[in-house]
Amino acid sequence: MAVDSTSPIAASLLRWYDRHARDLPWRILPGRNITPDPYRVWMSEIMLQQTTVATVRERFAQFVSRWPTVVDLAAAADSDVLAAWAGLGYYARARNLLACARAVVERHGGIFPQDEDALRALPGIGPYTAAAIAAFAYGHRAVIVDGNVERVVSRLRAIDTPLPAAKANIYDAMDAMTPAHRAGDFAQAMMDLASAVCAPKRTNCLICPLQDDCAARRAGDPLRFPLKAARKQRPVRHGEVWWVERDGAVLLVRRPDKGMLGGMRGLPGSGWIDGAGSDVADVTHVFTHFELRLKIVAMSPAEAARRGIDGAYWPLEQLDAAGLPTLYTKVTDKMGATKA
DNA sequence: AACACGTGGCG
DNA sequence: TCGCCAAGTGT
Repeated sequence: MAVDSTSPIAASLLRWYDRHARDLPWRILPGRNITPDPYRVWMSEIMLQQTTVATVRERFAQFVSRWPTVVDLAAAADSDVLAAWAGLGYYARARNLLACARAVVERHGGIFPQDEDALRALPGIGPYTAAAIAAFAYGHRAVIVDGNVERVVSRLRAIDTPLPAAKANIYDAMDAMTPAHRAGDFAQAMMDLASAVCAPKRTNCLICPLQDDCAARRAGDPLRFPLKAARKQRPVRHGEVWWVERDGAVLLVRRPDKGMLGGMRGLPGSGWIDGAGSDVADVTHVFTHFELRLKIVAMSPAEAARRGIDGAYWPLEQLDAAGLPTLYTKVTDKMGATKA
């Protein structure tokens, strides 16, 4: 006789999910006996890393429309994929996206592997994404822990250890809750709950399907969880961008593959130096770990050539297609180079 | 383990 | 306004 291994929490949450699941382009709604395309699952998971659903929706549609299969993407030009990624941030994801697509084609015959270890061996796929693909696309049981799960579980169990030290505890708690069947739905249910009911700075415990199971609610202060280690303050760096214009075109360079905005097109400029710089910045941009203040300096084509800047002139009217990171679109906007 | 790595939105 | 925050991974 089969044993029902579904925990009470999983049962409650899956019941809620059957009525409240978000309809997302990379997802198959519960109740249908089919599974989503692994390529679409993978694409969405890479895009969703540290990025909001609202932002991803649009880009996801563009990418899968332009490159419908992993074989198509593997054959794409690097510069096209990086330009299409422009504005999404964390550009290593775009470089790894291409490397992963090519690895899937070359090593796995164009089919994403089902095994978590094999998935993790692919570029850009870590523990979370491997578990997500195994469960969402292939229906396997996997323990899926992302930022949403960390928040919900830390509240459910009132985990008093700050992140990231609490990750092992949270993983074990999630493992204990994850059902043998519908493990993927269970995790996605937790994500939808985290978005609609159990948000970072707002909770609606009165409508929560897990309200009777929640230790944080019993303690009267759900927003106290998850505890987090204090973060360091953000240093300020300064530098110059060089505006080199000729015949209605502006000089663009390709940034080094490693480091900030790696592999992306950009404007030429100085390095970005810590500490004191000119107080007057034309453009300020806040990155995760530092704030950048840039001064825009006009430079003649002759001077740029004398300095040996390795770049190409790009027509100002087509700057949209260059795929510039947001830092540089701030500069081009400032220069009135794009028609609002 | 801790830090590098983007960006836009929200309270 | 501004710090916090979002479906993490690589080193």
